[in-house]
Amino acid sequence: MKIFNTLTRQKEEFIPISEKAVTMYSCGPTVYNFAHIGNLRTYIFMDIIRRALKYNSYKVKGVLNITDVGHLLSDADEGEDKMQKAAKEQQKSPYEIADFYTKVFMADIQKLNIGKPEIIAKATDHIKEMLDFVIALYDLGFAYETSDGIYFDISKFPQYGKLSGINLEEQQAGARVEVNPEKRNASDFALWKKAEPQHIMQWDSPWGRGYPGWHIECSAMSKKYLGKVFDIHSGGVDHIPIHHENEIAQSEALEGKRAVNYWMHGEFMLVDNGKMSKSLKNTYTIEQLEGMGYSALDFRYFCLNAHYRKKLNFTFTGLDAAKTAFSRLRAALYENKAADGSAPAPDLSKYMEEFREAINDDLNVPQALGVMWTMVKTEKRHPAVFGAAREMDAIFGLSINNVTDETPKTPAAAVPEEITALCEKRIHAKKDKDFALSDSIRKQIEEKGYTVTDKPGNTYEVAAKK
RNA sequence: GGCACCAUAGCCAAGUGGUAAGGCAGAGGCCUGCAAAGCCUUUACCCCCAGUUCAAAUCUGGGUGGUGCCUCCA
Repeated sequence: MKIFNTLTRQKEEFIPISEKAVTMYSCGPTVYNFAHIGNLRTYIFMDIIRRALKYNSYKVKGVLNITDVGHLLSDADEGEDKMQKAAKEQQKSPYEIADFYTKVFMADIQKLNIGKPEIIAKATDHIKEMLDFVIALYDLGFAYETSDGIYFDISKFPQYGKLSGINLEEQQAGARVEVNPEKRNASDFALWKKAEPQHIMQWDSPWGRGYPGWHIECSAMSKKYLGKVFDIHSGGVDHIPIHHENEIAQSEALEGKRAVNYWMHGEFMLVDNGKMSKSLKNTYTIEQLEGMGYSALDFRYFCLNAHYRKKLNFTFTGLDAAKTAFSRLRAALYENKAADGSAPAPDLSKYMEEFREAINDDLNVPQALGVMWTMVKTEKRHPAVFGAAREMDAIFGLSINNVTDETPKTPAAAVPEEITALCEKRIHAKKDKDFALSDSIRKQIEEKGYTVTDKPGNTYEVAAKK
């Protein structure tokens, strides 16, 4: 399979380091808030990579980090999230907050059919590894101490910037005022911070009490679980310039060699063609979408319509389209599932071939979805079509195996007698060909919140309106 | 100011040298007493200009427009 490597900006044939298992690290959430749909798109992207690897018969060893140490207390600036504030007001500890949002996150990814990586690594469980990493860098001369922490000296790592293609000198031309005069280079970053006494999360270090910098956890934990060199590192595009550059600097400075073979980055989700951010208040959580009548999988389907390296514009018009399409797809697949299988199975190999080609061409999921649609629309109803779709679902993750007959049915018992009576009355009117009456009764029924649809033989179905 | 990305029908979106996937919406039709649902049919020369080529949405150059990052951010 071919994947796009941010490092080379080219599609490359994927060649794993080891036959045993593909090693993959994915930047995970900072659990101080609910994940919004933009965040979630990136985890769906991570999931698609994992599924594609497995589809190609690779075993996968994946690590997802949970960032639960950061500046939970210190930067209580404006635009603070209400939940976080509420948590503080309830006098919860950062650990409780982290615990709460971690659980929510896990629930979200489960709803989205995002396969859980083999290893979920919490930053606070790896303070020792991080500290060892920092000490090693310091001993090697890549880091120096200032009054507020230990910083990485990027002038000691000449390749700095190779992932994003930034030129540090040009970068500095228009940069804003440097706030920390103790730093040797403007882009030096903290490996370890010295803690203020009131900082809640702090640990012992050779430099007194403190806490890890923002980037060291990924270097330390990937090394611990995946080794000094691993196959794939995924994350959002926003991480390319700082976080991942820093990660490369840390890991490669320490080991003296390339740490990651393939860097893969998922593009952002836009809202109404603009940035999605908490401060703009245009973010949504899965729970909010569910409250509006969309399922998590409706959202997943929506994401599947765009390639991971393209920005995806989120609108409710778009989500509605996805919901409708996904619903029709399920209905059609159910018909195939339930179809008579005694007829000879159609030859579906060409679809499977096209499907595989699309997936193996840098995860072209939208194209693969198109293949599925074409198959469903072209072929006669047959269980084999369902079987093929189910195979494709190894990538899509839309729970196709579980499709059922979804025609809305409200159990007879749940329909009030009043409504049933009206329905009966209407059927009689229909039999008498008194259509004016039957139509007016239908209107009444609808006003009372029910929908009645006619079935062959003067029968009907009634269901509560959605 | 720097870096990067993008520009395809009303909307979302594939296609990266050989004559435009798929979905949603719309239109017409079938079915229905009428509807609903479903089914069928149908809807683009690819932002502009110049160049390379037998051939460009696809490559090159120049415009114009949009987005992201450069500060925690997927």
